[in-house]
Amino acid sequence: MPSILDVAKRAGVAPTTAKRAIHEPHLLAPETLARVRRAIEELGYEPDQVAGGLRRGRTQTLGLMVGNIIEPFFASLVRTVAHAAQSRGYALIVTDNEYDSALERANLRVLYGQRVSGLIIRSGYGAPNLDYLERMRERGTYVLEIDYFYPGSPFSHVMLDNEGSVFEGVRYLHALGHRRIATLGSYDPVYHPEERSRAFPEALRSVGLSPVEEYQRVITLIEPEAYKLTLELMRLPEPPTAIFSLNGTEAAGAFRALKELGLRIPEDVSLLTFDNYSWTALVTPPLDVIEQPVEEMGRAAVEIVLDAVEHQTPDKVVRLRFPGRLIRRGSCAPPRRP
Amino acid sequence: MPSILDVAKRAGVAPTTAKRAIHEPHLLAPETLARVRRAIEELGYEPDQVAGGLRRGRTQTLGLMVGNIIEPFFASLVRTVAHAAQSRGYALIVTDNEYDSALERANLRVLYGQRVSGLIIRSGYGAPNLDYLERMRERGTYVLEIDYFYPGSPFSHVMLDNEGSVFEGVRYLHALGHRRIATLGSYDPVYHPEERSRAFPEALRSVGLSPVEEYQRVITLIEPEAYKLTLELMRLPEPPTAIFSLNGTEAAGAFRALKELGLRIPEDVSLLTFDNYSWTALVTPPLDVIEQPVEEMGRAAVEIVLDAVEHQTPDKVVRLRFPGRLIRRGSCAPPRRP
DNA sequence: AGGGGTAATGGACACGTGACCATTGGCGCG
DNA sequence: CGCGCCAATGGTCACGTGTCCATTACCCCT
Repeated sequence: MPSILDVAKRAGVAPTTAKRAIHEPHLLAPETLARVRRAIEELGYEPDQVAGGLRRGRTQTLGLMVGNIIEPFFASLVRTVAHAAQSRGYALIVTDNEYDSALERANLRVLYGQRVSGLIIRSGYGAPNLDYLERMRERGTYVLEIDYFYPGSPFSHVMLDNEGSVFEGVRYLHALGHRRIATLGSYDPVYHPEERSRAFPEALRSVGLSPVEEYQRVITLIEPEAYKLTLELMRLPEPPTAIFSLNGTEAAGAFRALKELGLRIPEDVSLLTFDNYSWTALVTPPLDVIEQPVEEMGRAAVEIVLDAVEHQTPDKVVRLRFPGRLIRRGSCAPPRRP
Repeated sequence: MPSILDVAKRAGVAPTTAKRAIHEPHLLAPETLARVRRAIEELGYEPDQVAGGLRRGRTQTLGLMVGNIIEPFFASLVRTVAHAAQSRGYALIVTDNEYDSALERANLRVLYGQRVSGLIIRSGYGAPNLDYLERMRERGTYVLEIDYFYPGSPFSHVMLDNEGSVFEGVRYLHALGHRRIATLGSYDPVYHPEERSRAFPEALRSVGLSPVEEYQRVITLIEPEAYKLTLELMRLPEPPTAIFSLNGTEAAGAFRALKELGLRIPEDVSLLTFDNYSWTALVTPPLDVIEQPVEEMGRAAVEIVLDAVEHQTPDKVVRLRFPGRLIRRGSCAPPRRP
């Protein structure tokens, strides 16, 4: 475990000189620089980021907390963020909160203890952890929310244009002739007014439809709940002619339920969903989706965070919106005439 | 950013006493302990793991390098390992190598610089990085390979019973009456004799079949390659009657190709694959799969690594095999009589 | 020739913690 | 009553780095 002192000794220079070969090579005589570099090479020296982080007051580390790593949206986000961080010399600490703000708090403590320089977070549901995020910010961690942000949050965020995307989806279904459109939404009605669920009734009104209570129930963001809700929806006296799933995880449950009921898509019911998950193109019929530009969002998030960290502008707030993209594949069609 | 010194001052005790409230509370008088704990609470003190890591000589961090985070097998692994690490107070640094050993090396340097206490790695293909792993081990990082290990590797590993699973799959197809069984394998023929691809011809022989060269071609582990190979296989003068995909990513490509060719599963061709990915149950027909116990494997890996780290037994080598589980859903059937 | 500036190098110290050793006071026991 | 032990608390230093200040030698310019 060679340190910079070993490098200095081997190169026959003072420790300070050896350090300069790394951070300010232009200050060294070419010959000295070469000698130090050779010593680094021979010893396989790699700077200790732990010691450096301590002295510097901030680490070469980023935290990423997502809702659930297994969901392709987040898996893709983890991947993109990890790559972007790596390319700028940062390591990425990954956690998930399973959409639970209590678990989230426990994980935040770990990230706080690790003194991450930046935090990209998709908060869970329940009592908000804004206070804790605020404390991390005071301590020097730059915080950015992604995919969701607390109402009144002071932090930067990177979001999909949720409202626009919901409106586009509803307009699409309406234009096909659908008048009974149900949604699978998800939010905590107390703390988390999730944008897509909120936009849905407005979107209906914008095309002249009246929101129906039982067509817009909200559930926990897991597959089994969506499965169950879809069964219930289709067993209503007046079942919907189209289902608009507000995320890909719930779409899987909806699809399973529709298959099980023996309903044909899109003849008996149309299905539209957020998230262009790979399975949506493999099933029969392939699903119409609203794709999120996950990778662009992830790269943008890292850029905002690391720029603020490295340019020492902790108070800079950047808020971005990315458009969704509707991809038609054949799971939506005009409703049957009764 | 309160430190333990602030806590000590507030509690009116010496720093050493304050520290003991955290690590050796039994040494303190109950009243003193309570006073310190109150100070910790009031200040929201959280130990600085960076400073602690430096002093201690090892950090509260684990590294996890996987092939590609987007693949559900790895996403699930990341999730499980992150949870297991978190429950023992460790943070998890995640990277992927995109199956490329050069990229892997760059990422290993970052992990080395971060002084992770342990490393769980799924190596990529190309020139092995055994030398670098060896150096990390010498430096104090406990290394465990998962899902794959270098031949002759001195490290611990956690693996599927690949050979047994391939044999079971082949026996299953053979028992249904298949004699022309093709595989989608993946390995680097020079460096990476991947177990499943190697076991396949042996498994054929064990049921009395002769391996056919063009039925066992190996490709890069990505969906488009599997798609292309499947098209080629099914256009052979004597196409296979069953395809055995050695992982879930390739199965997606195979499925897409078969659909596109208009072939019916299982009437025209049977399809069996490793990995119980969620989409395999949603497509028509749902696929027969060999499920890997990913979560058990992940938890076992963390346990082995952290036990060795915390019990200071860096030379202890543990090697585990987990059985696969064949799940029949309807994508395999007896071949048609020609 | 002498002063000042600069290129090149060296030395000292603090970041916050954990490990180790030192000190104090009180009580039991012979 | 005095010795010794132990419970309880305090003090010191090193981990490896980054930052700031100090030192040396040489050259340029007037």
